Amino acid sequence: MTRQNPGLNLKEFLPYRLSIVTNRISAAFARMYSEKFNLSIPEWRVMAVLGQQPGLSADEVCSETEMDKVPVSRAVTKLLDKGLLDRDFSGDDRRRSILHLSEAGYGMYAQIVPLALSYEEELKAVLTAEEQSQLDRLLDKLSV
Amino acid sequence: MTRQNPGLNLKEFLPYRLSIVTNRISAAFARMYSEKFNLSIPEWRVMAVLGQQPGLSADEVCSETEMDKVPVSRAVTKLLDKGLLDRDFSGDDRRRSILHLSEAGYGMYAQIVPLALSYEEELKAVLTAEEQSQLDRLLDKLSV
DNA sequence: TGCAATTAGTTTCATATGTAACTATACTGT
DNA sequence: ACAGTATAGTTACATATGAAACTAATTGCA
Repeated sequence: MTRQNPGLNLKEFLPYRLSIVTNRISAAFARMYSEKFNLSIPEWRVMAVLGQQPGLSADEVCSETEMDKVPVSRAVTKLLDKGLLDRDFSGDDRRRSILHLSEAGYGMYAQIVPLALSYEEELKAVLTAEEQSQLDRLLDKLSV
Repeated sequence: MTRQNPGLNLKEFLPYRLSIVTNRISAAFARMYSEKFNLSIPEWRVMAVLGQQPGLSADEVCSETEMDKVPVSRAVTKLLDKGLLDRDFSGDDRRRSILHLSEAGYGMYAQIVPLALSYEEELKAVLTAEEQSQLDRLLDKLSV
């Protein structure tokens, strides 16, 4: 059958290109912390945000990370089991959790952070300084 | 406890920013074709690549799309069931499939492509022409 | 030739994920 | 005060996913 191609070139299609690049980058980084520290992606995300903003509730973790509340709840449960997290509940509102990395959790976090930063450096190393700031700007504009 | 923050600011961490932006964009586009055409993400990806490169084998679809062979196999099965795909097997190597969109599949593809392109235009509309070419260049460089 | 190794694709199984239902707590308006 | 609604978080269920095992066909080479 002869068909005129309606003209979607996947390799040039922005959502597709973004997802290929992003998936490669995320998967490579996830391999690092899952192999060395046995953390799932949601677990690492929860730790990452709590390392920076201690005392968030599960709900705040959701909005900070754009994760669904179910994976957050499950990641919190696992991290509590592993002793990487401490949980209190707010006196004001006893539904509301108050989450902190435990001593052990913070120790792990402090080991992962340099790996994360050096991985990021490695990525950025293919770009010039100007390209790096272009990338920042573009991601900001696309984040609306 | 007093802790010195080892300094991973998630909101500035490149893999994190990329994944937030990409996930939003992919999810919004996936909503379009899943609601209107009842396609899963892997199904759409298989159709998209076959619309452009008819006659690929399942294995070639894997490498083109960077998908695992299991989701590809399942997507192909579903698309065959739905009558959106035709499958032959190579005479040279009878393990090898030869995949084409069917008439119905091509019709659906031809409806989705304009949606995809207009969605892409909408995304790009927040960028100047120069920023658009910067983005192309940056994605290329990050794709190594 | 013929048998081991490779490859394309499918299936199985164990795990991950999201939607919807649920529990417990807190807020609102009368 | 209290009935109705909203919110934080968990659980149940149905579906999605990938690693590994499997089947069938092909290739390599002794």
